[in-house]
Amino acid sequence: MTHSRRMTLKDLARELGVSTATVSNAFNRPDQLSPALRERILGEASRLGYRGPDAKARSLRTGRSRIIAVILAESLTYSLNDPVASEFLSGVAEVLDAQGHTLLLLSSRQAQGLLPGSASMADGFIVYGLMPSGDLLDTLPAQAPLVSADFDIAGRPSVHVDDEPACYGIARHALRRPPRRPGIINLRLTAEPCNGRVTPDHTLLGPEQTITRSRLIGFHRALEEAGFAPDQVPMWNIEENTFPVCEPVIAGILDLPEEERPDLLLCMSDRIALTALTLAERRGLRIPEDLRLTGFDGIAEGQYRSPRLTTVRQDSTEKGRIAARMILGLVPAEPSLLATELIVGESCP
Amino acid sequence: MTHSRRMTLKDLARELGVSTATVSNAFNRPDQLSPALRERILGEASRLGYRGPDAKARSLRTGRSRIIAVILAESLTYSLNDPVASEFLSGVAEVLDAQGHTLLLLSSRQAQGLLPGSASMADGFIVYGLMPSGDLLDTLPAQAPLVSADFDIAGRPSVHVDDEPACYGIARHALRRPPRRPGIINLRLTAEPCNGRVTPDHTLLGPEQTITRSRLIGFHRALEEAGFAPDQVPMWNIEENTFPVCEPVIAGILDLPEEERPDLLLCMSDRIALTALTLAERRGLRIPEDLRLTGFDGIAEGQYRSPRLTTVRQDSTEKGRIAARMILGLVPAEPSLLATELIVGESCP
DNA sequence: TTGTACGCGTTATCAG
DNA sequence: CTGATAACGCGTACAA
Repeated sequence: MTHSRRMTLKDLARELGVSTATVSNAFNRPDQLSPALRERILGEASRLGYRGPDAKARSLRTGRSRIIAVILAESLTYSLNDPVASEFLSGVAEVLDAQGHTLLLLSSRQAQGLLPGSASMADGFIVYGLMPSGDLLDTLPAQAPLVSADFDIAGRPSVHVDDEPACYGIARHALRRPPRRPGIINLRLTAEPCNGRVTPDHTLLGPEQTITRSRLIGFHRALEEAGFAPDQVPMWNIEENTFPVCEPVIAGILDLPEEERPDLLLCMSDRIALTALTLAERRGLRIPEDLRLTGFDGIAEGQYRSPRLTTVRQDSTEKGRIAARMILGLVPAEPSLLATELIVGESCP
Repeated sequence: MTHSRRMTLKDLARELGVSTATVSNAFNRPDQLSPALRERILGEASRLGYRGPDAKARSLRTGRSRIIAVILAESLTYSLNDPVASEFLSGVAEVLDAQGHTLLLLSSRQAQGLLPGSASMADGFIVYGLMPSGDLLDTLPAQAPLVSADFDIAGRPSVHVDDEPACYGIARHALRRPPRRPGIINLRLTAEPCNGRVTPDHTLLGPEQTITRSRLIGFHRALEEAGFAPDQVPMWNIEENTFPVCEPVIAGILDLPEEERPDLLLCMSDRIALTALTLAERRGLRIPEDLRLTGFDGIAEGQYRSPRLTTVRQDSTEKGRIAARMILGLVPAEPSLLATELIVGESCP
């Protein structure tokens, strides 16, 4: 018989002697038919092995797929292994899941340079982090809902964290005990790729391009207040927030002659600060006596080790939740700003 | 005009004065029409803002969506924040991406207890970790390709790591210097939830149910060879591989009176071992003099701190790649076993 | 090499 | 409350 082919709604209707519309209603609009009939249809359906309306056909017909795509600025490999991005994703997933939606993962750095066609099946898009090429967003269905996180797209809602005040706050905390030589380690702040010392030749990205610029502005404001001329404070830059990339830059800093080596390092991320912590320990530097360190993010790894990291905790999960709620229309799609919290650990008491 | 509605293939065909088949061929089968005509069609298409065949309609017609779903045994929140699961996912994503496929994330612990309908749009399924309820898999399209990782489904291909020999190997290494009191910390090994000491009353899961049982068998084999009766070696169990859940159990172990406290702890995961490391340091215990520790997984966090963890490195990323290649039919879908590597750090030299 | 016609499985509309 | 029918947008035999 028709044993090979999957059973369809139409087959079931014929089998039951009712119309396809009625079967469809039994699954989608209980109020459109008598409970008795509905019971019978659902019962027979599961007996005959009909699993319910086909998702592909349904999505063609209704125009919606109940799939939400997250487009990550970085590669999937990097993002999935980055605690902050992962937390964001888990916030998104939590809300989508509760609403019966699923999560499609995309990266702006796809193999072919453009998104796979299947991407356009999504009902909405959450864009996390600055896209390397703006063109990519043009390939998306024009009228699909879109929310960005940690950067802005003209005319679109976004979710942010109060980067500038947060960094002002943590720098102020650190500067209460005046350092002899403060230093700053940035993350992807220069227009030109740069792994190492930032010189006046480098052009810095603007605050609308990257959150790390906002963070730097906060640091500088606090430094200025504390009597340090910002342009006298040495800065280093790191291109990628991973140990292998951070290590040489930080090693270079720690291996400076003692009279040049910073005794306070304000870092743009916990990953950077933790790498500095590890490398400092290996060199026998005492934390915080010889070197004080601050981070940003508040990732678990920084809190579950000793010394604990002094850092700014951002609720990345909540950022994801909000983005997801906006996409689903659960909350109004308007710019949102999350507060952060200063965490004082032993790395900079 | 028809400015509100998205342009369709049919619209474009009419506009160009060719048939829909020709336009379709221009996108899908370049060999079916003259290069000149194809150029013209593609050119006009992008000029008129036609983005190519609609993914939903195409998937209905062809039956394939170019979406692969990964079903995670744990919640998405947990999995996304777990380095080992994240690495697995990034391996999957890497291969899918290169093949023009996308990744749909599902969890066996969805809100409603069953998978959302959109899940069935996937062309294939990768199941990671033992499903809490086997029924869930019955709801999947019966003939869709399916590969499991880290556990087995009858009649389906799977990807594994050589858990038993790996654990035999690391235990042997640790036991070369005989401990006075060895101990084992398991991960979700008991049928009944148990956070703490494992007693004879507990029933252990079988090796076909969980990889941690295979690991335990490896530990026991080495212990026996070293002259320790396995049932005399104390075991603890932990229900979830996170700091908050591990902490009380491990604190309980470390706070035992000195003559009962283990001086060697074989841990089922790096997360557990790292938690033990942190808690031991906080108590002033010297590693490895007072306490030696081994882990499993080889996560970055364990290698980028000091003391480095002695552990078994499993290539979780490669596990993901292989699963993805099997699903896509790039390699034969047959059971696969990956080798591991012993890493000797300072936590158990 | 190009065009015609049908069907993929569903849902919305509207008439009974 | 129920049923017939027309889309949804596309791929592909098959005919020209």
